[in-house]
Amino acid sequence: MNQLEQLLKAHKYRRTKPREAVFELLNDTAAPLSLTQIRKSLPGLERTSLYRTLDLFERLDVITIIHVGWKKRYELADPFKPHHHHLVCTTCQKVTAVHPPELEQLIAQLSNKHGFAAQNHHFEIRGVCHKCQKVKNKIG
Amino acid sequence: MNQLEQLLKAHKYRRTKPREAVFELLNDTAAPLSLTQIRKSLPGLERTSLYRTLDLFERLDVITIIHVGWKKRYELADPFKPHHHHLVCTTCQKVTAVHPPELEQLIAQLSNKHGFAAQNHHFEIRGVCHKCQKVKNKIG
DNA sequence: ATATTATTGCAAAAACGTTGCATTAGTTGC
DNA sequence: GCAACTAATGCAACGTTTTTGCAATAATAT
Repeated sequence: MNQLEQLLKAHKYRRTKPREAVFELLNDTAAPLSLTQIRKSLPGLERTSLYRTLDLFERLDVITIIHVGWKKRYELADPFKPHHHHLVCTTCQKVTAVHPPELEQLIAQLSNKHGFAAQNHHFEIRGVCHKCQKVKNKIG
Repeated sequence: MNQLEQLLKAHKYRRTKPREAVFELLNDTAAPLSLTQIRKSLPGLERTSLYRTLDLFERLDVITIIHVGWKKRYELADPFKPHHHHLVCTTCQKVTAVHPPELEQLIAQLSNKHGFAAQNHHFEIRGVCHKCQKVKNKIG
């Protein structure tokens, strides 16, 4: 019994093909996927089903929504993938995960200062990765 | 010659009414606006024009897009409004701007470590604001 | 002023996301 | 393993959002 199955059972939801498919896809993919990308990867899957699955996954905290290139993308959440943030290369679109402890400190600090009860957060840096900088130099 | 006019001229774009109107609206408004909100404030403006204007503004880095309650909102970007980040209340949808210097340090640090040339970044904390916490307590 | 051409406004189409309902397929208990 | 139960799916239809093509318009340069 895998992680997803456990979670579904615990909440009295059924283990179905769409749910397995979406979960496995996200699990097999390092980078967060957009809705369109998911749909391309799972052509058999009904539009409606995908929406409902993502909706359920969001409610169950199976996935988190992040914004790459200011667009929505989906990836597995905390218990399934360790909490992290992203460096997104604007040239090759590669996504590098980072997890700086300083950030968590900063969030605690800000929350405290503003009397804000933080629930979740997004942090992302966009720029040019090491590799693409080199390529650019060779060409230029 | 205002800021927008300068920028448009520099890129050989024309200064037009829709562009002026959208820019001024965003400039006059403290909080980030959704597309619907913009459309309500500018009833004369064609839907298509608005999309094209926002698209251009995004490409020119005149605006940035943030997500409130998983919906897109638009606000003026860095050179036009001072750089900042957001605390978004998931209860009342209020957006509070913050600008912690520690974050910039952290970005410099991460960029250095990963050989990453940072272009821009996005940071946002979602949670319950001070006010809404109080209200909740009164009700509960 | 006139010529040039980017930009707009409009119409139409495509894409997106939601809802209701009949059918299908997981699950439970025998 | 089968039958009964019912959640979940797939489909169709819908309203909304976003995109596209093109003729008319308006901003710029000469």
